[in-house]
Amino acid sequence: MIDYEGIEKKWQDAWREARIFEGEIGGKEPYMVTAAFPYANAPQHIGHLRTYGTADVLARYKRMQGYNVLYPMGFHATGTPVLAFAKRFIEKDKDLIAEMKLFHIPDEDLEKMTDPVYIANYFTKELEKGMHKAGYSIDWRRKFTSIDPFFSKFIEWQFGILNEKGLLTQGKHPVGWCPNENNAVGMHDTKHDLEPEIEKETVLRFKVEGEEAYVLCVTYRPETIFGVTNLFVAENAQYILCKIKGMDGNCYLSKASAEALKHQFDITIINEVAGKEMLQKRCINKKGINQMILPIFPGFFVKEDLGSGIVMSVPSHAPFDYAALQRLKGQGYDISMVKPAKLIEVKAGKITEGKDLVPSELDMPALAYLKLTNADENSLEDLLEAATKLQYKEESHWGRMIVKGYEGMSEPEARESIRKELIAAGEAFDVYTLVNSSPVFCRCGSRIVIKTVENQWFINYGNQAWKEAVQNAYSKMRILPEKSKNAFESAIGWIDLRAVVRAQGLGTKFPFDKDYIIESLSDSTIYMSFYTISNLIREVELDKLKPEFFGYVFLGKGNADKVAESTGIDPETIRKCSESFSYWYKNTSRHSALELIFNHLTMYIFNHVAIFDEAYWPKQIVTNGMVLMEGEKMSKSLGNIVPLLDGIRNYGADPLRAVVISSADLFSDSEFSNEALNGIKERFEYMFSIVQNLEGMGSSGLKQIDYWLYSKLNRKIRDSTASMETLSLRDVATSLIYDSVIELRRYFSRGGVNSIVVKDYMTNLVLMLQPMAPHLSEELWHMLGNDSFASLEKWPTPDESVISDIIEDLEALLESTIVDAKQVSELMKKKENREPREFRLIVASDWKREIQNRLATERNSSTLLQELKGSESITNKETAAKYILSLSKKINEIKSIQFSQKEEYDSLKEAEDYLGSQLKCKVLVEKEEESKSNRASRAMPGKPSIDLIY
RNA sequence: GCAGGGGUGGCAGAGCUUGGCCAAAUGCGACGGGCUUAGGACCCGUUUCCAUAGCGGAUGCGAGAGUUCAAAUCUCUCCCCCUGCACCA
Repeated sequence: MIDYEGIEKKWQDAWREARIFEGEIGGKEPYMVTAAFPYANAPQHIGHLRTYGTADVLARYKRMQGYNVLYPMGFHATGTPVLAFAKRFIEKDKDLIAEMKLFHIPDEDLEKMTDPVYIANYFTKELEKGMHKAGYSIDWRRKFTSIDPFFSKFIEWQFGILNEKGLLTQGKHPVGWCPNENNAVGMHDTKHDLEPEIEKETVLRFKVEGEEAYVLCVTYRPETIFGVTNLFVAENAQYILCKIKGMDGNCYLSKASAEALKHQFDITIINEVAGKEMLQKRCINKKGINQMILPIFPGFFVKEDLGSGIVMSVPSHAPFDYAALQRLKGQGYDISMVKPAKLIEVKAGKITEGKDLVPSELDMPALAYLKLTNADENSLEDLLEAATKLQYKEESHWGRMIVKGYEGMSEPEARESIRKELIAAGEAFDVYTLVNSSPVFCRCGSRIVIKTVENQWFINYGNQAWKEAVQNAYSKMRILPEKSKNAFESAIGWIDLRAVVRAQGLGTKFPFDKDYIIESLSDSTIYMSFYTISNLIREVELDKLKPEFFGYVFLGKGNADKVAESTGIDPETIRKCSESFSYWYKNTSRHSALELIFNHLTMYIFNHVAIFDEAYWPKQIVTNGMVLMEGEKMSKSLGNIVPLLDGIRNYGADPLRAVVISSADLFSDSEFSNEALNGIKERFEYMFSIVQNLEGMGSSGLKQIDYWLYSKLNRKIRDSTASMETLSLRDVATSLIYDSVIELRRYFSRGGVNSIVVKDYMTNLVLMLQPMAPHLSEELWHMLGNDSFASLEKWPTPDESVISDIIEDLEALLESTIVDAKQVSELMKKKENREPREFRLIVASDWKREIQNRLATERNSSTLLQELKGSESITNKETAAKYILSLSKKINEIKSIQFSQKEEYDSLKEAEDYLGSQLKCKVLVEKEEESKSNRASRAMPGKPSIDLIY
């Protein structure tokens, strides 16, 4: 049995003592692996093994490839989560405390968790402990957190440069806002951790007849302005007439909606108007096709606090509007002046197509969609909603405008161009709305609104020159897995203004407005470079870390002595820092999760391009999926989080690493399951026992099966090396863990006994297992009689000359022959209930191989038949012709045969005993031309004829 | 809605870039058999349907259409699922 706990401790101690993972500048090619900052508000669970484990595999692999590898680690504490976390502790949040209990955090520590800095420090230590126990080859001397003061100095320097280069801008920005606390709110600040979802909608205005005032309507579909027949208000709601700053004329909207919109617009109330009073007014729609005068009706579905509290009615394209009008008609309203207009035609709609719709209904599409959803004007709102969605979907997907001037335009196209026209004409403007399915509340209890923040600072990732430089840099980078390349490309094109400061949270103060703090993704875009000097400047006084110091170290600006003079840092340290950065940072691999492509990783590229010289731009980015727990997402609510330390204790670090890293390719989510884990453990045990029992094994001359094992081994080395290069760790694991055991078992069952061969096999296997299962590898390496660290050994190189398709094919032939023979025997037993006393295996003649190989390359039987006449090597021409004809049926599927009759015969002959033991019967191998069996002629190359002798 | 990625056998998951060797690797499960006092482990076989002294045939890789002598693999259309969408780490 493998004592995982024992070998983990043994080797972790040994590694640490020998300091073999501490990156020092050396003669060898450097290679730096960095993985995303873990966030310091919880200890690790086994999901973390994915990113950090993959990074460690690469680090260990590169080390064995002869690189001088540096794998540093730091921690993230910037932003609001830690603050929110502390807040929840102050409130004694039960869920949170339960979650922390899951991680076995002692009560006395929990009590201190009301202090954000304590929290960050505490989990930083926990995270380091977990990573150490997982066996990561990290150089811990370089660790820092994103709230360490010396790191802030570095970030200030970075933003200074961004500003110098004109990449920071200011402008308006919509945010979720708590009107009570006067604060921007994010997910962490809301009840139930809801993210406020903000969407842009369009406000259209309609002139009121006889007044210098407008009615405002909020809509997603400004293109339907041509078909507006009337407006709807909530009869019992309160409306207001008001002045909106920057707009000519006064506006009508509901009082409730003004309450929310006042955070986006400067609204001055002039007077209040009852809903009933609104009904007296009429509006003008200059764009109307069938009617320009719009009456105002009560609408049953109008919500006073949504949008502007007034809805424009387009009965032809909105089931709600149609239904409301029909209901009014039923109540005796005179709606005779309503003249709907059809604006969009759906010809190829998946759902409407082929349905028997009455032509008149097609002029009123909304009615058609109501019918399709089995609804009518009196249906419940849910049904009307379904009809609306269906119509919206079909029209935006397949709809074409039939309005003059826009004919043939797709609906989304028309929407955008009409919106722009109306805004340019001053008849419309944008508004932001919260689109969460239910209202979002702040933790303080008040309802969240949207506020437009003035003078918000942004990083302008939309800057064209910058974008182009990034695209250029990107084209030279290596992205793994290749599948995520497209995502990067579109992310680079898409990323635009990004708000960069926040009012709250831990982190670095924004240098150009000290009231704000740099937002937490923006302060983590170039921190990896800081690892190259963090261990060297730990003792330097903070106020000495001036911009010119960083400028010299990272950009080579000025000279060391002058910088020493102006900063007071000793010149030796400055030189060392500069040297360290330019040594380590040339060859880097960045590891993070897939979902960070659209923010962190893209910002990482942009900022490197903006700040550093080209030589230090990113070289490689590796992304990976998440870890699922028995098919489900690990989440607090499901309670299926396995803390990393628990996982290591229960399963062993190596099996855990292997299962998480190897159960999926980089792109997919991997799965933690007990089954898979046990499967891996069993294989490890098997390997362990082989090494343990190596002494007792015999030796003999090399037989086919020995050559076979060598062939398999070297093929494995070749393929695994290739897979390692692309970090196809699933393939590596399958080959090393699962296939190896199958091969070894086969070797022994075939009578392999050569301890030298097995030792060679295990030696190479153990080295290749090092990146994935470092402790076990190290242990087995020593059991095999080595004194060095496997971690520092050379990765094996394949000996191509012993990779033999022929030998592997011949071995496969043995297996398939056994299977076939058994099958025949079974069949006969069933049928005639008798057991054979001998199996005769007849190997096909060489002339059959000749023919088969010719057909495989030429794919033409007639020329061959022609040549047959003159052939001297083939004596029985009739048989040969028949053979050709039988093959020609599937002329395109014929495979060529690599081995001769002699090779096939020798292979089977050598294995006669093995075949006999497998078939539990006497086996005799003979050649076709020497056989007296009447089944001899059925033999085909690579498919011996089987004759059962009774 | 936009962007990116997927949909393969009971399940998980290869293969699809470079069409034929793919009824489709491998792992798990299920069933039958062996081994065993028994269980576990291990070994053998079956696991779409039909046929059968093995080497054969049919159907088949989200749906539909197309290209081709030949498609899980290429093209088009559609449906469905997952992830991200910004101040949130």
